[in-house]
Amino acid sequence: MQAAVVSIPAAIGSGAERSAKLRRATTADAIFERLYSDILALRMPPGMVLQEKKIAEEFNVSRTPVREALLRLSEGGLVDIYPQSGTVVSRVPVAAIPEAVVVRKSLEGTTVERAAEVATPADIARLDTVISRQRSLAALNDTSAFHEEDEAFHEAIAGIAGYPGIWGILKTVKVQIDRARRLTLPVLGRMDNVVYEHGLIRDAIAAHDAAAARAAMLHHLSAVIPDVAELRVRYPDYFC
Amino acid sequence: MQAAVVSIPAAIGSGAERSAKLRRATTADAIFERLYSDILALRMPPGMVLQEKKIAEEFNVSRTPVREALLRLSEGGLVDIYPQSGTVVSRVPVAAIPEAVVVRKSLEGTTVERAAEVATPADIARLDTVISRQRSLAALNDTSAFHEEDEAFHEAIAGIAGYPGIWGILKTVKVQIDRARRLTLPVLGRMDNVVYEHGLIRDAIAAHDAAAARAAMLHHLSAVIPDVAELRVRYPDYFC
DNA sequence: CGCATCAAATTGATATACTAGTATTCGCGG
DNA sequence: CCGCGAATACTAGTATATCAATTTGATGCG
Repeated sequence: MQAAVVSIPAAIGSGAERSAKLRRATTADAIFERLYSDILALRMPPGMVLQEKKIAEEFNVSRTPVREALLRLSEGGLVDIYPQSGTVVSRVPVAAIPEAVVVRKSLEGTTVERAAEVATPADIARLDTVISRQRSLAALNDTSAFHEEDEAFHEAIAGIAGYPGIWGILKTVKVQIDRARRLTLPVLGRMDNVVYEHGLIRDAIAAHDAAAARAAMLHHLSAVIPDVAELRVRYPDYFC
Repeated sequence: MQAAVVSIPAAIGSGAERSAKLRRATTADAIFERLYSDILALRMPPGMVLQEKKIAEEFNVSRTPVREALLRLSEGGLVDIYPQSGTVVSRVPVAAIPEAVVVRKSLEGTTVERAAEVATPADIARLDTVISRQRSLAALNDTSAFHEEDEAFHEAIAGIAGYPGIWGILKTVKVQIDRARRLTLPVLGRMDNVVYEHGLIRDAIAAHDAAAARAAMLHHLSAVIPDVAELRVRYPDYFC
């Protein structure tokens, strides 16, 4: 294996729009997205047995792209692959949730501090847009769309801070928390609280008060920790 | 797709030794590990062209496991796959390094605080072992082994804090930084400084002084930021 | 001499076929 | 009736073959 350090003229060197050029949408990606959302939305509950063959037939594709999608999901901890045996939607690893919250607090605390330092009026406007949308959705009690906007809010903050990579990490970490939360969110008034807390974060960012922004974010993240103990008795099969 | 929430009796429910039981060494894993270490050690330099077919022949396997390994590497940003064109060892994304450092500071700062709070004498002894090994390796000028022990030190702290998952995140983040550092470490005396700084961190943890531990860690992480500007002129082909 | 176009080769993507390992089940013996 | 073991059936892992798309180099025309 010799080192052939040559250049690939056309596509390389971009770096910025990397993900755009290299890896146009492939069927494996489509299947991944589908399974991902199905698992996150609990349409495929934890413990459900998956079979490469069955899924391939359902999507009318070969096993190969299905397999690639499953491998990616297993890296994210969403499915467990038992070689030569079977694949199941992973049970929510209760033990990992506290750690996931720690990661979120650490990373989002840092991110929101930075965002508070560099936010422009336009950035604040973006946050306001998301918050007002959330307010509407909370009134309509549309939990699913509300979740999406919740993601958008946190992603926007990462964007403002200039840390897109951190958002990528957070997404993978959030997944397990979100799965647990989907079982618990129908708590009345919770969405209104979230909107209120988002407002506090927004205000701190707008005031360029990094310390206050961090405090508001940490408080917000503490509030969204799912009550795992309760969930364990309600849905014992879903956790481990 | 119906929900068949059945149990897979034998292997499941473990959760703890998950990675041990599910995913025994497969050839794809072996190839991944091999390529991973080759890229990290710069035996495969950034920009090197890879070919599934060639690699497959070299390992005497089919293209399938090679492909799986390359896909995993591309997710970690270690190779860039240009569809229908070619695969190359990724150039170190200079733009992403500052963000990677931010992530490390955030996560390792949090981790070392926690470690300082909960460390037992046995934990301190573990750190001492690693540090003394590093001291020896620095004297021998064995940069490669030194790097491994450096990883062991940071991993040990994550272990003490009880955050194994955070270490997993850090590993993926560290990769790009480490690749750049491999080109820069031969700076004389750098290893001695690292040993010294590790000592300061160890002392703060032993004293259960969380604030001091965090400060020492942040200082340490600031010091290991590779001088990207200098590297760009020395190895222009390796960065983008 | 330069640019554009076309064709051939290279490589990734997908489909299909085969292998090997695992868990369950059924039967036999205690 | 229970426990142990071998055989069977099923799954993921691997190999091979085919397809499609992009790139590149060469050729011809301006």
